[in-house]
Amino acid sequence: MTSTLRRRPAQRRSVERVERMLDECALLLDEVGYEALTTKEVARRAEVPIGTFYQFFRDKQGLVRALALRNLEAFLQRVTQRIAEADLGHWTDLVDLAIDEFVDMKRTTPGFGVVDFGEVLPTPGGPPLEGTKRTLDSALDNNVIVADRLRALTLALLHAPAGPGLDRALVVAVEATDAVLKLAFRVDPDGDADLIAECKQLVRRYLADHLP
Amino acid sequence: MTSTLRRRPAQRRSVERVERMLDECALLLDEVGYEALTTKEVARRAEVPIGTFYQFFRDKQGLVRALALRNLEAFLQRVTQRIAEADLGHWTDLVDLAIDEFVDMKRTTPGFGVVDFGEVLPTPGGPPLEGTKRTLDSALDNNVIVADRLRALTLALLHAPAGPGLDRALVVAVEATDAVLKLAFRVDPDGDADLIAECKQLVRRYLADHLP
DNA sequence: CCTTTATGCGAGTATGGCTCATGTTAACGG
DNA sequence: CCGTTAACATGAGCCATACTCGCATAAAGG
Repeated sequence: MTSTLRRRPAQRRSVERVERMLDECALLLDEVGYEALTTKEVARRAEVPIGTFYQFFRDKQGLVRALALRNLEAFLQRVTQRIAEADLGHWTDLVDLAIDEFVDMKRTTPGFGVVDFGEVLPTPGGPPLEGTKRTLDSALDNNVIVADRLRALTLALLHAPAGPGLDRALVVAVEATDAVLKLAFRVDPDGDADLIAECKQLVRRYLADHLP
Repeated sequence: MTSTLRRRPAQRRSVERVERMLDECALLLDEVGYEALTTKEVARRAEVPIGTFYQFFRDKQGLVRALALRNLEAFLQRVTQRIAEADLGHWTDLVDLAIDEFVDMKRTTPGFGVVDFGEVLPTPGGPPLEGTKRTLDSALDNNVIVADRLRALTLALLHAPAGPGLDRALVVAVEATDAVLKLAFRVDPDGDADLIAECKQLVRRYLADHLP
């Protein structure tokens, strides 16, 4: 997959610049939302000339996608970390852990409330060609990546061989989780507790068909 | 709730014009996606001067929201219709029916694949004020309206009194359904059959906690 | 028929995404 | 140390798009 960046920053200063731009992008997203976000303002706040901005990011969406990717990596990082720390007995604990971590990031990570892992844009850059049929794997959807990673973690945890349905089930579970949690945060900026609980329930019930 | 329209079309011609604009908006969404959609082009195709366009729609988002609302009404219309026709015995039949109808609209209604009931835009017009806490009812989310309507239908069907948890459960179910079906159509323009089946399963398992 | 009020209209304005010609620094050879 | 060349940095400006505003036209009212 071609990197989301036009040019990968090589020197120290460039790396910091890109990081700063992503930081400011995140803050601005919280302040004004996606539509009102302007590349000029991001560049201005990050103290990077607009021309340089476009050396690294293909366009406005590219910026947001890059942020989403950073979020994704941070999330996976945290989850694997916490799994290593608190050893869990049952797969439901993993569900809880992942959801709790997601919720925590919604609360603390700037911009995460607006973009989390991406897919903010309806069909970025026009809809897929008519008749195109993707496989689940090739659907370059960040939630699929999350599902993939969680599957690996789940399997490692209870070293039971996966049924072929498990892949699909996990993608479905992640997608549903994402949606319900978004709702929980739309209703309450801190995340409606009842809805979060309900989300866990939803996933547990569903996955019980595929896991012991 | 203030109408999505700036001015409600009074005369016949105006009504037709608004309808035409929504039609063209839907077609264009399928062709180029949300970001590339321009108000000028919508106006041009609908043969309506741009000034008149803005008499009816507050802005580009207003146009899309109006379309989403029309979709919502069409959906509820169809569902109630079909419930009346084929009398169903169990609440799971209702789940199937609603999902099938949604899928059908995804396939046949122009623009429905891109916007369905709305909420396409991440926090339209900036994020909610910090500290704002909405109730579920006041969350002006179209999916909540769907949930509300479906609850009424469900109750009528099996005239069992609703537990207080049912409201929330249905909202959660609708939200999750929406997300999984969107995935199903991202993977396959005609809607991945397996994912659609999986979606039904997800909802059935979950709602089984709240319905007999 | 005139006045008043609503509606129709599109040239024009403001603004934002993005480019590209020019300036600046680094890399390297002799 | 200088000259040459390539890579990178910069921001004025281009173009497209969302949206307005003042005038034109039609309808309503008396």
